[in-house]
Amino acid sequence: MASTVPTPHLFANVLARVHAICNALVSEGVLPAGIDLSRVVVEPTKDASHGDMASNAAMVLAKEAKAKPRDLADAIAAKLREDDLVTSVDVAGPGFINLTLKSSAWADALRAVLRDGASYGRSAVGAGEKVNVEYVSANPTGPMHVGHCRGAVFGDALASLLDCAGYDVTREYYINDAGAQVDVLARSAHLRYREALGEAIGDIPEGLYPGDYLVPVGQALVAEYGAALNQMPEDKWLPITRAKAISMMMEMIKGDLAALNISHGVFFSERSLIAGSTDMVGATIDFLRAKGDVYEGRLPPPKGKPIDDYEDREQTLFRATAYGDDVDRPLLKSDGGYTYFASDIAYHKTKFDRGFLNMVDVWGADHGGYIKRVQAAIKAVTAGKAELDVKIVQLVKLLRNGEPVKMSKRSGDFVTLREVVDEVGSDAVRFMMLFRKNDAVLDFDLAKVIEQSKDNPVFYVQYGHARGHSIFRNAREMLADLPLETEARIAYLQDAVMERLDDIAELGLMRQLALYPRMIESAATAHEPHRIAFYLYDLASEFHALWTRGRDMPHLRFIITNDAELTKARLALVQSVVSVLASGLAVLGVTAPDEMR
RNA sequence: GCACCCGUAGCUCAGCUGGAUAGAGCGUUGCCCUCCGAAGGCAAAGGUCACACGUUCGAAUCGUGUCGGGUGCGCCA
Repeated sequence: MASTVPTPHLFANVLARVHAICNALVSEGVLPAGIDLSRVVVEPTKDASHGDMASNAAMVLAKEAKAKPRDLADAIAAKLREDDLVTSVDVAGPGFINLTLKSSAWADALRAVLRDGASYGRSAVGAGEKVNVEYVSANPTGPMHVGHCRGAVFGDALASLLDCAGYDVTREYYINDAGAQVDVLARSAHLRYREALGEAIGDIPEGLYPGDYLVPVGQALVAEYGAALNQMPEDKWLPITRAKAISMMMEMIKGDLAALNISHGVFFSERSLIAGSTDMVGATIDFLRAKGDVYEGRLPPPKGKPIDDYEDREQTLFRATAYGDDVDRPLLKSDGGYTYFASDIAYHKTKFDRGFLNMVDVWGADHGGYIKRVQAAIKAVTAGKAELDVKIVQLVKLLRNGEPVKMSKRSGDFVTLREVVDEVGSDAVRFMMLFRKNDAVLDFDLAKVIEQSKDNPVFYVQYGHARGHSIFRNAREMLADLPLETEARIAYLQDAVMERLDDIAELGLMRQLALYPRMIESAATAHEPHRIAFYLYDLASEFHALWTRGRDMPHLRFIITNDAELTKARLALVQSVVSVLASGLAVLGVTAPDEMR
């Protein structure tokens, strides 16, 4: 990916100037030395009558400076007025410093969008820090269903977003290939194996996976082993069948993910934790025991739902309560095997050992109760050096024209991810999954997301991009040498006289474009990719509105046949919109088409 | 019983880590659009931000409590 050194964007630039002024005030003795500037922000104003940007500097510094906010604001404003970027500075309300920028500042900002092209918006806030984003991690026991796809899309977009913000991102998938259910998978596959050998297997017994996606596994086992597996006792054929089934299921899952343009860099096998030369789970428990975080003890029975076969016994516990969890958690099952949690501690320890101090896990809503214990474990196992943010994605309600979609008969009980992607396309799935906060339940209407109308956000944003290209195509009737290829067109438009753009709607659009790098940074640090989706919707909305104004007011059209200079400036603006839409859609993993069909 | 998430316009939801008069889409109502650049435009109505205290210059946002909805609660993963 192209990553030229990002130039400080407009908001960061102004913030830096406010910081510099504060430091100057420190040396003048107006502000105390060592004052904390971290809460000072420069943000866009909500109301245009307040100017272009506002800073809260005076209000957040007043207390520590033992000054009145308004007085401090006046002092900062006086220095800001000398700045070559601003045309006017006002102090308003409780101590807001409102500034209006010179038109040249906006023109420069627009030139920056064009100059940086695809890398506009890329940021250095991540400073190359390694971050591990673990997502999907569906059990390798069948195809992916719709329930998986929100977490998959969310995790993938978050990873792209973090990459865009300058982090060194690893996309990881944890394969749960060590539990009892992969043994069930193995037995189910073995049944299909016998079927492939010609045996009549009848109905699939209760407790085994009935899905016909295991038929090819049975056939593959026959192709590879002939009838040999039938001569073996279960403890011999099971590991063979299991390994084959898991690897074929993982190939299927990777195919499902590929349909959504998702690919992971690392697939980490749970089994590998115990199957290697060293038992890493045991080693991790020993490690915690040596720290005094493991003990033998009893737990009170859980309140709420009664457990029939509850057995009050002494067990091996992790002292999770010492790290913020509500109760201590068992590490060994009654059969002596490791609990899933024990493996998970070891797994997250490997992330730490691989150099990740920054981890993100994406889980489904039903795992919310698991967060505290894993965070507790990470604190214990990394001595508090690593941080884990767990993002919970809520349920998706699948609808068609407002009616709930019935479960599919095929592939078990669920609508598969593949069915949905095949019906509405990857773009619609991805955008709509991200057009909502991750922790809010989402309605996904199969009929509405492919509608070609203003009411469909996917279409609306993509059409914004396509409309830009439509304008370029039309403009060639007037500017025959306008290049069709993006890079060349950007170069062609680079010397446009941006100062000609002075309509209020044009300035509004420039403002919106200037906001993009700031959006990337804040969305990345908050781990909230949905903000990008909403930002793009707003940007497209303003762009469409400007286009529409040209219908009634011809002088506002992008193409003004008797004024090549103005046309070129407006095309530069259109190009900037197109660039940012393309860049933002790329972060979300949604295509940016040149025309709608 | 405990923990976590959620509660914002009639509906579906944003609200940029505490900022100024809380926004958008749908729906409703009223105009415009029927020739310019395809998949409409403009405007209006609509809110005790669940409720109550608290923190401070300032709260939808932070804290405590209450109410309402969801999720989860040794040995499944």
